[in-house]
Amino acid sequence: MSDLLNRLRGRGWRMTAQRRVVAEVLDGDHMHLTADEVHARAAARLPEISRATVYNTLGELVSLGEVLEVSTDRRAKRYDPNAHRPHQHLVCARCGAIRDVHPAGNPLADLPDAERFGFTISNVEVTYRGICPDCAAA
Amino acid sequence: MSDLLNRLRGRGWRMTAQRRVVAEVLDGDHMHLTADEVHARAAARLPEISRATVYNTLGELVSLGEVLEVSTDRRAKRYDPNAHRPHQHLVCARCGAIRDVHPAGNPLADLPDAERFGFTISNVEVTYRGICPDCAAA
DNA sequence: TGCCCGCCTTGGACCCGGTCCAAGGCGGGC
DNA sequence: GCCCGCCTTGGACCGGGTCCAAGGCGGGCA
Repeated sequence: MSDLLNRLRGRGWRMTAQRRVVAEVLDGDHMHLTADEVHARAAARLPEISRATVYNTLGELVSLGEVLEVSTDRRAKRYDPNAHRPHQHLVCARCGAIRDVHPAGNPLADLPDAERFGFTISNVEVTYRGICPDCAAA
Repeated sequence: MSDLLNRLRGRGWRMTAQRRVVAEVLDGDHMHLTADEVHARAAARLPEISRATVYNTLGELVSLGEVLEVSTDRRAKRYDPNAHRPHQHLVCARCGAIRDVHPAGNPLADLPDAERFGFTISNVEVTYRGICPDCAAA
């Protein structure tokens, strides 16, 4: 039993085959899957699982803080199971590959008070865009 | 005649009533409008302008570098006429208000070589999220 | 000034990711 | 082992955006 499933159970999550499969798909080493990709992988193990359930479950995992929603493009949202170590994203502009990165310093510190306009800032997202080595070679 | 229209003409843009109106809407002090909002404002001056033309024109302005596409949420793209001074965005998580901000330093410099994975990085987008003073007061 | 080429505009169909809903299923506390 | 109420299902629906074929019109040229 994985840590993730234990944590969820500990939070009073009613365990069902569908939820287990979705959580296990994310808990694997697959990074930044779309909802449809999660659905496809889940369906490989539990063929009758519905799209709606995958969406519901992903939404719950996000609001429980176990998974992050990432929108690096305007296409499908992606789900990032690496929710427990703060990080940013590096995206290939050509093939869409995504890597987690860990910039030095705190980007919040770079925003002067005069540029905060009285906002209470709680979060900073940084997306680095460029060309990955594979696309550069091709 | 605005600078923007002059620049566009100088680049060989065929001038039409529709394009002029879209460019003028963006060139006003209205910031970060959605395509539909641009369409609404344009239609106030040129009632028969179509949605497709607004989308086409916005896309051209973006690829000419005169306007930036901003995706701070997963709803509609927004169009930012402030394309000539580099900046980032501060977004209210509650009401969606967007402000341009100018962080100190260069966020690219914060990404160590070891975290670049061989990518050729060309661009960094930073989105600060928080609560604006109006929403905090309410 | 007037013609004509070819770029521009139009409305409507279509696409895609995502959300919503009512009905039935089933987890798990007792 | 029962039963309550949460969970799942499939299909309709939504909203932003894109595509397309047909007709309009800008503007270079004579």
